[in-house]
Amino acid sequence: MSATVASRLLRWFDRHGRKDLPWQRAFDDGRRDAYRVWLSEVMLQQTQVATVVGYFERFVAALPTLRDLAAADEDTVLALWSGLGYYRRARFLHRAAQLCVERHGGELPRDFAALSALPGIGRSTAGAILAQAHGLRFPILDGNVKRVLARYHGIHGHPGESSVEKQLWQHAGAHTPTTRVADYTQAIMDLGATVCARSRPRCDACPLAADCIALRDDLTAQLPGRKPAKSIPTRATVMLILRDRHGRVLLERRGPQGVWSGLWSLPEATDPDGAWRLAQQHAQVDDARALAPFTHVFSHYRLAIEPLLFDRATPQRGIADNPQLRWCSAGELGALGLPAPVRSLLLQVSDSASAERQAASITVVPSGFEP
DNA sequence: GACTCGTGGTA
DNA sequence: TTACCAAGAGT
Repeated sequence: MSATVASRLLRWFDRHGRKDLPWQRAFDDGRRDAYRVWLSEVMLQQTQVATVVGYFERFVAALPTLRDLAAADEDTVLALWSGLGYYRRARFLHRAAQLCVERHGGELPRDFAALSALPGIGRSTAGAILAQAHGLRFPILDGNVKRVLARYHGIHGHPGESSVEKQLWQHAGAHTPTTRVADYTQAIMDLGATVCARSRPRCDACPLAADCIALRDDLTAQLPGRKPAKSIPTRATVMLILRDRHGRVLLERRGPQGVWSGLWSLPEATDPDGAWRLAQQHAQVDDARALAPFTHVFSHYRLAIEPLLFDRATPQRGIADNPQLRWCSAGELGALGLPAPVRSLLLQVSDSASAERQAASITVVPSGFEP
């Protein structure tokens, strides 16, 4: 008979677990900052550790406490989140921080019901915060844990299916120990991330190999079950880059519904004719240059983007009255939340523009004057 | 239960 | 190139 899952995982964790992630840093008394744990858990939703680390460091440097976050304006929060995706997480985080100030004395509540009532904190994230920050006995069930438990217990079916998820929650709760809960939680996630990986798991290094059903039955490649495949549609859009003679670009804040909500993006039209009409509403324009089209892939559809550059545009007067529109210099983009492909596109355009200016300046420098 | 919501890595 | 999916949650 093997030792319990928890004791084996904890022993493995002591030797091989990750203990130096930036959100694991503890106070002198061993407690962890619940704000940092919360922030990391939200950033890590559907996002890999390697991606999150840099964003996390930047975020806590700018907004070190929950009260700082609550007091920040939304543009600041979205700018810090820009590139991470799932921007609703950032808006929920911001709103939840404000709720904590209003209702919970500026701190995250320590009971499960109040915690999971906050926007953006579901069952697993609430459990993770209570376990990691306060050592309370609550299970978690993220992608790593689902994979470990589906294999260990030989559970078939896609984890998104409710009957499967129900079984997994049951096992997760049963395995969670009464002591060292924070380490255990980290241990089972680390095992899933580093040993019980999606492809080519390292079963020879796994502390649960002795009685793992998937290993016994040679099912590690089949479990957990795959999501039923579904084809995703392609949508098309024309993005307008209206640039004035100072190099400033017109940005428009997107509405509260739909993708990229609340982010600053480019005006869009469905076709080139519409693009011209829209451009003329915002500026006096003479020529347009079609830039290289590209496709941005979302989880549920593909977006074919045709960028259209209107250079030397003269802004219409009156636009300053609309808070959802602004002409931005390249330097101002850093303080705003922009969708990743838009930031990338504007960077390219800005780079090529400065390259052209440089090339132009080189031609007018008389020979013999170079440094 | 189905759908929405980003982005980057990987096989 | 395509498809899957990673520390999920809300509607």
